[in-house]
Amino acid sequence: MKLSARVEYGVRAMSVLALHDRSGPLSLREIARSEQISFQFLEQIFLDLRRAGLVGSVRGAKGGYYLALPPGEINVGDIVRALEGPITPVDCLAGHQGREARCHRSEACRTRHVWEKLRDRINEVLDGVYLDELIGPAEGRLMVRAGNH
Amino acid sequence: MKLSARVEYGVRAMSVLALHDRSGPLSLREIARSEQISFQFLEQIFLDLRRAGLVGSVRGAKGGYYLALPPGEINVGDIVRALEGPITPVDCLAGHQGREARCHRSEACRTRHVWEKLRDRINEVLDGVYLDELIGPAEGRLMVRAGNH
DNA sequence: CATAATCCCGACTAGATTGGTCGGGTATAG
DNA sequence: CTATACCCGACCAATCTAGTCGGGATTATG
Repeated sequence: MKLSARVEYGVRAMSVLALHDRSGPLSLREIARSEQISFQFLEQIFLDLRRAGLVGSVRGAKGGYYLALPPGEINVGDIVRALEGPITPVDCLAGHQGREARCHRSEACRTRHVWEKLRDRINEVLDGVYLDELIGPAEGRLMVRAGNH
Repeated sequence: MKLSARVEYGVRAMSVLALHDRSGPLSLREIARSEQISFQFLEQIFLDLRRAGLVGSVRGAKGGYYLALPPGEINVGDIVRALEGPITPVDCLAGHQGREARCHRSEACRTRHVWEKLRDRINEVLDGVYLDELIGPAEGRLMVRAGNH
């Protein structure tokens, strides 16, 4: 029940990008330095973030990355899914939306409900926190956007 | 963001134990067969479940395992923690209750709230489902015990 | 144009983790 | 005494993780 370092770094880096939103692209080398993350590892991470459409890039000198959407429109769930694929606590649930993957045993389905519920709550939390809430206002507490509790 | 096979097997096996509660110990070989789990792997899992006090064991012929508590007093969170240790989505949070582990960067703490919230929701879901809800009544839907939403 | 900065990307790797297996204990019912 | 069961440390192959490496393509600047 752990998130990878990829995700942790990804979210941190994205929050830096959010802080400097609308001030031109930020180079990975800068982000890596300020967040104490391996530059080359961060490169890999941003390739995935770009492919997922969460960031845009400018190549060449003075280039870098920028948020593809306003900070208020990117949430942590988006980042996690871009870096780790669909969020699902057990593979049994991974079947493509509706078709049960390979849950042959009726036995297994006794426990299926728990994992489904768990998956849904995890997604709710992650999808409920947006980059703009992450960065400010300073010392600000996290607000739940969708008011789901 | 995955649970291990250990946990999946553990919860399934425990639900079998709950089904046959108060009818003497059940041997691992039977459970392994009925749940299609490697017997020797299941042995390892049950050593941990016993050490955590969730099951008791009877050695020798006609021996086996039984629930150490009524099915209504063992929840999925107990099982997960017995088999995987404390539930925490990022290591940054793993510090022993109150002392922050090694969250030196003030940076990292921008994201800390999210992980804390996530950890808490995961624990809520897992701690909210008890073995007796898992096994019955047949086709019964999961009820939330603590009514937290 | 030359150069440096920067993104892009496939291949590689050391170490940890996972999901087991193996071999041999010890206890107990019959 | 023997079969059945739990107990337990050691081992193992495959996979995953967190990087590293080397080079290529693109662009601002001098």
